[in-house]
Amino acid sequence: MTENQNIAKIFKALGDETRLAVLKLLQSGEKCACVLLDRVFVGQSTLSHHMKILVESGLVTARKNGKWTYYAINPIEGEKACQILRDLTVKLDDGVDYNACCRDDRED
Amino acid sequence: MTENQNIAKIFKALGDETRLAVLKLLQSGEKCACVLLDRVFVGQSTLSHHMKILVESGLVTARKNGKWTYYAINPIEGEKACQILRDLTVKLDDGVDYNACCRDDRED
DNA sequence: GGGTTATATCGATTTTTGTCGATATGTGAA
DNA sequence: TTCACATATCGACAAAAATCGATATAACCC
Repeated sequence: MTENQNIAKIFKALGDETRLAVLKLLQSGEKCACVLLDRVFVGQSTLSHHMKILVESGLVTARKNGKWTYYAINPIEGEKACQILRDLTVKLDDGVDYNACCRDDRED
Repeated sequence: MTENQNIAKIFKALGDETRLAVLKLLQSGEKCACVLLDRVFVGQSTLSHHMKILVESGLVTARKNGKWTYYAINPIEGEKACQILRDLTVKLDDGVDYNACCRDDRED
């Protein structure tokens, strides 16, 4: 998997309302899947699918204990994602005047 | 559009490799569409579609000048998105011991 | 005006993603 | 060892998103 594919994977995980709702629930601490299921309006298999996507993105960790699976936010990966997003959207020094098409400046 | 829909829209915009490539190109400053088209491996109509998604997310601004459209990163919205992501992934105080299913704690 | 260029929009198609119900897996309890 | 429960996986389908080629729009140049 390329670097950009990995980054896209993280943001894709964040780009779904159900998964955002799950993250908000996890903000108050680790939760087992059954609790999440009570609060999110999708079926059990669908929730399981969303949790897999969140875990595979790295933003969430899963811990099994007996019958239950506990999910929690992974703040380390969250911080990494923040840094990536910040890097992507900073305004670098950009004093150029582009009144003409910038294609004029390209290398062919 | 709900709050979560808006947030999902921003992260969806970031969850595509072509759009990530465009953002990386825009890091070095405003670019017109034709320059982006030279460097990204999609057709012209597809690029236009991606740029619309980026602009509608707020992460990118569009400025028309004659025949050309210039795109640039919007660092204000970028910072907002960072803040949202940080809020979503912080580790709040979480001293609870979840050795039993946390459903035991729920309100029915 | 007529041609050329840059970009946007449209319509069709393909690919990806979300959803569900059914079933499988694995655990603890009776 | 059988049962109930929690979760994961599977297969099918529906919805959303990406892509393309064709065409529309709009600006510039001759």
